[in-house]
Amino acid sequence: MPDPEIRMRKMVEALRENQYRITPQRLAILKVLAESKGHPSVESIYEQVKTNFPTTSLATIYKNVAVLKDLHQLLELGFSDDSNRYDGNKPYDHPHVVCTVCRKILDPDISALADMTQELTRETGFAITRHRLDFFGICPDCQARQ
Amino acid sequence: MPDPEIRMRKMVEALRENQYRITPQRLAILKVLAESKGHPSVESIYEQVKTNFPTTSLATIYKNVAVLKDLHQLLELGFSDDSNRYDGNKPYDHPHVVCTVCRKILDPDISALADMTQELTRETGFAITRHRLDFFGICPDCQARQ
DNA sequence: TTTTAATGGAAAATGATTATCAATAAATAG
DNA sequence: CTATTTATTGATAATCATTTTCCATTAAAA
Ligand SMILES: [Mn+2]
Ligand SMILES: [Mn+2]
Ligand SMILES: [Zn+2]
Ligand SMILES: [Zn+2]
Repeated sequence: MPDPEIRMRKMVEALRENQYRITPQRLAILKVLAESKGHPSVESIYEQVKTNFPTTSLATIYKNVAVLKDLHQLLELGFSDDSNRYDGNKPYDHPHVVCTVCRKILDPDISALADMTQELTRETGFAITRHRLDFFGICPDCQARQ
Repeated sequence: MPDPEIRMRKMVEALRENQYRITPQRLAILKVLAESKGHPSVESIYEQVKTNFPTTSLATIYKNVAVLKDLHQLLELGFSDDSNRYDGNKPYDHPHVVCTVCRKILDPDISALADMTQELTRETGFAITRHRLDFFGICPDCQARQ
C-alpha cells in the first residue's frame, strides 16, 4: 500500500473516532494533505480541491484544517510574513528547509537534533517541549535555474 | 566599558554613517535595545522609552525599528501568533529559547549548529543562507513557580 | 539661519482568519 | 428504504491586532 494511502486511512480513522462525518470535500482535503510533499497553504489546498469539487468554499478548507489540527493530525507552520503552511504527513515537530525562491518546504533528516535539545536543556535549564526549526536557502531546482 | 555601551556606540555609528539624525528618542530606543536581555517587542520598547520621554509615539518606535533593521543592526523575530520581538545585541541569525509561560526569550550557546547546517546542505542540496531556530519550553524561574 | 529629517498623534490599511446562517447532506435508527 | 437529526458546507460579512500612512509641528545638522 502506498504511503499516502496509509496516512489517509489514519486521518479518516481519527475523524471517525471523534464522530466527525466523512464528506467528499473532507476526503479531498485529506487526499491533498496526504499526497502533498511541499507543505501546502490553505489557498493551495483550496485550489487543488477545487479541481474535483469546483464549488468548494475556502471556509471549508479553514474549518477542516482546524479540525485536523485539533485531532493532532496536522502540523501547522505559521509564518509572520506569509500564510500558514501544513504538514499532514508528519504531524509533530520537526525541522524544515524552506526555499526562498519557490517557497517549497522540505523535511530533511537531521540526526544532530536530539543532541541539540539535550545540550540546550543542560545549558539553559529550560524544560524543552517543542521546537520550530527552519533553515532558509535555495533549493537545487532553483539553483539550476540561475 | 560595559557591553551594552559598546553595542550602543556601534548602532549610533551606523546611524551617523548613513546620515540619520541622532535624536534623544532614537538614543533612548538604542539604549533599551542594547541593555535588554529578553528580546523586547515594539510595545515593550515603547513602554520603556516612555518612562524617560513620556510624549514618545508608538509610530516613532516602529519607524526606528525599521531603520535599524535596514542597517542590519537589529534582528527581528516574527511570530505568527504574537507580536514581533527584537534582538539589538546579536543582529544576525542565531537560535532562541522561548519560555511559553512568561514569554521571555534567551540566547543559548549551541555548538552543534554549524554541524547541523553542513549536514543539511549535504543531504538536501540546498544552499542555506539563513535560519530561524526556536526551542519552546518552560524557563527555570517559571518551573520553580509551579 | 536654513534646510529637511524626525516626531507625535491620529487615522487608515492590511489581509488572513473567523463568524454567521441558510441550504445541504451524512449518519443512524426504525 | 425512509425519516429524522444535526453536522457540514458555501457564500459572504465581520474581525482583529499590528503596522503603515498621513501631515502639521519640532528640532538636528551644518
Ligand atoms: Mn514537514
Ligand atoms: Mn537573540
Ligand atoms: Zn526552489
Ligand atoms: Zn518563564
